[in-house]
Amino acid sequence: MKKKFTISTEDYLKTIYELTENGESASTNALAQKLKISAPSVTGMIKKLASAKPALVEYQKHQGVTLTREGKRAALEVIRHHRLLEAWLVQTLGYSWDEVHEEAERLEHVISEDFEQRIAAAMGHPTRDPHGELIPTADLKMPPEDSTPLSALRPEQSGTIQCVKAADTDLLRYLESLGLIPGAAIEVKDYSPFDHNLTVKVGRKTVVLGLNVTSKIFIAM
Amino acid sequence: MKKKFTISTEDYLKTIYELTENGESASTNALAQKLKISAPSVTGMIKKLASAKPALVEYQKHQGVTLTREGKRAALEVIRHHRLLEAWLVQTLGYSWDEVHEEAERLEHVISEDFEQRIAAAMGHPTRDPHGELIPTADLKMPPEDSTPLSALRPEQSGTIQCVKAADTDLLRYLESLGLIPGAAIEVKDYSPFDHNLTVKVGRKTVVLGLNVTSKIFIAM
DNA sequence: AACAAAATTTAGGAATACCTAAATTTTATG
DNA sequence: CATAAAATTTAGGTATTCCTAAATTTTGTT
Ligand SMILES: [Mn+2]
Ligand SMILES: [Mn+2]
Ligand SMILES: [Mn+2]
Ligand SMILES: [Mn+2]
Repeated sequence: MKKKFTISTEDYLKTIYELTENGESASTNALAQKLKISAPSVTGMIKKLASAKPALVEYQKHQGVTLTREGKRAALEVIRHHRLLEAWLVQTLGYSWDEVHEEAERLEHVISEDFEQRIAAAMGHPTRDPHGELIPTADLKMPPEDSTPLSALRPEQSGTIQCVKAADTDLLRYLESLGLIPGAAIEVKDYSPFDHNLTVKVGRKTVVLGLNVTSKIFIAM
Repeated sequence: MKKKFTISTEDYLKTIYELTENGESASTNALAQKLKISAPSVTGMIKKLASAKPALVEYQKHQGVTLTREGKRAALEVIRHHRLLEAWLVQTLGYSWDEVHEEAERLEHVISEDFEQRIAAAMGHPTRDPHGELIPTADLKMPPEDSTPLSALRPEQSGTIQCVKAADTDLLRYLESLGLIPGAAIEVKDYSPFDHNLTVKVGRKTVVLGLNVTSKIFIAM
């Protein structure tokens, strides 16, 4: 029953899931950029994924790809591994939230289902990773997420940071230094319509954040 | 400074180390058998390892291989990873000694030096893995081992089990059921010269062990 | 020493997953 | 709507690492 995929295949499926999850289309170029692989290589690979038996993606030339049932299953399996590993690295080995991504990126492909179960149980079956992102359940369903990007908030709106969708070490360290971490209460004070800057109060501090930052922070209200 | 090797390369170097460590020669066939790869594939690979810059093995046709300084370093790095991981899996995730090998076999190739240091520190820098095998030090020296194979002992000799050199799940479970684990005190009661069977007292039990078993158990006296 | 068996290497090939350069298709714009 | 720009695919390769079949070399035995 359990299919074994290559590391490449798993990274493609995971990336396709993450692109389409956010509403973006999983185009050749988008995949090439996220995976740091040339566009022609991506075309070749998605053809292979599309003609696998069973097919892992649906593909029509020049139209990008979507995951099939099988492809989505495989993607969620890898994402579950990744996020459980991140949580585990933070909780048991003292990694900080900006250090875990790279390590999990490699480990996610080699741990057994037994390992997955053991770390999940050891942590009491957490539902979110250190960045606040939802961990797919053991039966590979992604729980519903109800948060709003900070970039969509306007003055006088407030809430709590639910998750930060970023892997970049420097950005994560910067956000942490400002107290912009999951659980933090924030309130929008001002909005500049032309540059999309938001003035945000977090704790005692007030900071001005550009769209590059506000689009990656998700708020529960 | 740090070189990155492929998983295949690391498994070859580790296997060559383990064969030569025990005095056996790392012949094409021995490698093929241990790695479960065909003999022609092994010939091809050792040629590549020999012509790498810097060379990882010394190779003369029909004579097998030995590790160069560089090759030995790389082998010890992988072995350190493997044995630290085995210890970590047992101590923090409740794996038993017969379950850890497979998992460590895959993880050993993907963990960072940071991960290695963190688990070593978390365990208080252990010197032996769950099978009693020595863990190479952080500066990649293999500590000296002073144990004797049980197969070399004769009646009235006794000692303590230092390590069990085996990866086979069934054998390890069998040995554990007999109390033949590191730290156990044993005494040789009888020897059958023709079949090399040893009658050994361990705890309250007395068991007869063949060469297949006694050659894998190492005793400190 | 000659021959058979065993070990090893050579030859030829396959699968995976990348790449660059060039051609094609889609899309955006004046 | 024609054409330039952008996106995508096709064509042709490379690097790894594995395979089987056949040839060669070494080893062991009369
Ligand atoms: Mn990955
Ligand atoms: Mn994360
Ligand atoms: Mn391995
Ligand atoms: Mn071990």
